[in-house]
Amino acid sequence: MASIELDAIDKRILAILQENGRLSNQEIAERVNLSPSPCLRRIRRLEESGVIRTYVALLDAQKLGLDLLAYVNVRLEKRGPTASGRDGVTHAELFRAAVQTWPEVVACHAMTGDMDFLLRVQVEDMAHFSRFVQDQLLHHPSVIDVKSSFSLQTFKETTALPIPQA
Amino acid sequence: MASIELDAIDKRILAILQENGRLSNQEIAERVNLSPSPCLRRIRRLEESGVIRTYVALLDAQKLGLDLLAYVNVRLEKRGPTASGRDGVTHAELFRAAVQTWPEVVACHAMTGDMDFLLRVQVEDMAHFSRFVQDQLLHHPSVIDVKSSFSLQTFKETTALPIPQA
DNA sequence: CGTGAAACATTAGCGGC
DNA sequence: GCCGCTAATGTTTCACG
Repeated sequence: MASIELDAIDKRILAILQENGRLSNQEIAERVNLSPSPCLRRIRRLEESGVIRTYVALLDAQKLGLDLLAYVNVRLEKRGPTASGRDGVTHAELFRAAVQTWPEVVACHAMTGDMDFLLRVQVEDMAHFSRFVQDQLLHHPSVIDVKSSFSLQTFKETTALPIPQA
Repeated sequence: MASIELDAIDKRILAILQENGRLSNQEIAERVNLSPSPCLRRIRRLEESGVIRTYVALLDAQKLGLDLLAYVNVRLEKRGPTASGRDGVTHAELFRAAVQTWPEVVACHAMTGDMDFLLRVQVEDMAHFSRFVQDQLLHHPSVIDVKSSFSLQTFKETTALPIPQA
């Protein structure tokens, strides 16, 4: 995971692209005072090295009717049989596999502290959330306990990472 | 915030674009069995109605040297002078304004529960995090208390929202 | 909704600093 | 090494059927 060498121009390109991923190469070249070809070569290099992971469209959750954002702390069983039939499969592995199949879970981290996982869950309303917790989360054999908090208002929400100066 | 009317094709277009925001209109048209022009008209309509908020490049935090992801719960002063000189400015408003200026804070929500705000903080390492908490967060006059948890591992992380079927 | 043509963007090869 | 020019190719976009 050795950090790729990035000069000042690379960083400006990254800063531009994480604000607007649809700018044409020409436009970007102009903004960083380069002609189109070296600019494109730099962008391709950033893509191939994986510094740029992907390009996406960001949708408006409210306009899609997704009015409820919850953060859910989950505690898991640590020992005992996993009911998977197979040995050597941990509860954590089972749970992580389940998470991948739940589209309403948009993020899942293993965390420090007394809860094991933190989930970010995006749903239409409290009825949907309640159903998700009952039918999916608590229904999962590895889950011991869940604690939910709800977003009242979002004041900042960006995919733009702070690019280190050094 | 009346949800725009979306038919099945619109939803397929959205699903495609939130996975890959750089596909050419031609490619998208092909995948939804439309010719390029009506497909482009639909995309423009989705952009203008705000369902598509923006297009961005997603960067790799680790390749940028951002190896520490923290979730920070913050509790604020609720009453008393804000030291802003102006009356009628709440502690919450002051804090929210400060958050906008901190690039390491990539998300900030007002939350239910006994903490007021949840921050997602992306930094290089624990030394940087420590400095951020001491010099920015705890230094802020409205902040009473902070509790931090750290991501040990990320199992899911997507900007793709679950598009409701109805 | 689809066709076609003009405008525009991307990209590979090559020469120069 | 990295930059910039040129020219061929591909894509977007819009007026019109």
